[in-house]
Amino acid sequence: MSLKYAILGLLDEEPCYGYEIKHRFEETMGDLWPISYGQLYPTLRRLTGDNLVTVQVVQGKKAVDKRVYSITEKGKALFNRWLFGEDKKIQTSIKDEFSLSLFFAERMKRDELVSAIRKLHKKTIKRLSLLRGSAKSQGLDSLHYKKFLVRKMELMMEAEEMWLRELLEDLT
Amino acid sequence: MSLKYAILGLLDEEPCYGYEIKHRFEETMGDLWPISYGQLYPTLRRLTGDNLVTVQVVQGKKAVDKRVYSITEKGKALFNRWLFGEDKKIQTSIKDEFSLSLFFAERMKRDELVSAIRKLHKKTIKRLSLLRGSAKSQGLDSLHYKKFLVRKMELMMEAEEMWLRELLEDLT
DNA sequence: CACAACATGTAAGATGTTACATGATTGA
DNA sequence: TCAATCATGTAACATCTTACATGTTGTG
Repeated sequence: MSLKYAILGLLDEEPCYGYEIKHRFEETMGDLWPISYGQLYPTLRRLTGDNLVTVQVVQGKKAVDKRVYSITEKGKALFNRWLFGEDKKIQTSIKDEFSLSLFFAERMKRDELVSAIRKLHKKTIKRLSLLRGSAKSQGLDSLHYKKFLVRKMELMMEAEEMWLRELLEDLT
Repeated sequence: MSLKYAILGLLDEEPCYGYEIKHRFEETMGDLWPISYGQLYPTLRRLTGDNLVTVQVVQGKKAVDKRVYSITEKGKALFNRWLFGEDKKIQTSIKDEFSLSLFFAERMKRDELVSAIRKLHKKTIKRLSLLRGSAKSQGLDSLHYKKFLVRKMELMMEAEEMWLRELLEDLT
């Protein structure tokens, strides 16, 4: 599980509560890697049980309790073994509904297909421009590797957009 | 579950046994969407239980039994509802170990990072040339939408390669 | 004879989404 | 006052990978 390492890495910077972990991570990685609470909170529990992190319940401004997690020595050791460890894998598979439906597209009417593609294409262009806007507003200077993560998403979305454009050109 | 629709779609062309389903699908989709037997066979059982497909056990050449699956009317109806149905989603997230490790790359030594990237870059170039080779050898003519799936993989891998190249240029 | 390809599966666990459930605080 | 944001969680289910287990058939 990689989310585990995302959490450990963030806590290795400083103690955080769950909500904060999600937001710090997604600030940069949100487009590439969204985190749901349904996955986050159970994972934090498990990490606590495995003694990789500890919790401290803290009073919020008022009545709201926060569970602030800190990384343990065991957690640090595990994170470092992962970070400096064996070859990291890169994602290679692309499993999405639209691609699958294209596998069977000979059974669809051309105009239905074209209109579905047009819709997706518009959506992709919109997401791309949003991404470019938010990338600028993030204060990611040239010292930060994190800017490359935003750049990766941009390149991926550009490829997606180009692919949809090619499809449309070919079909019309 | 989308694998379900991949199976139903294939069986809607003609009856197949499990091994054959895997190979037919992966012939085109293998790079984008590999299927494991550990997922395939249980799924076929479930589809049978749901009366979306039927099985017939057939003697192979010799002692090897094949379980040949056929789609039912109920299965056809479900597949068509899916194929012609609501907006299909396109994959947007990219959750891989390497990208995550880049999130924490400030903690790594530059030369270690560079050598890790170089390794990945070489691997990517190799995969890309393999893909281009096999794309040619597949008899995918201009009538088949399936060629666009191969093209998509190519564009994705080109984007990946370009990204790694940018990273290397920036770091050296 | 060895190895690849053919053929089927199970078990365990990793990974992830969605819907539901609750309630306080802040700003327009 | 209404919506957004803050804050935590559970339950159900969907998806997928890896390792294990078994045996045959065809090819060099």
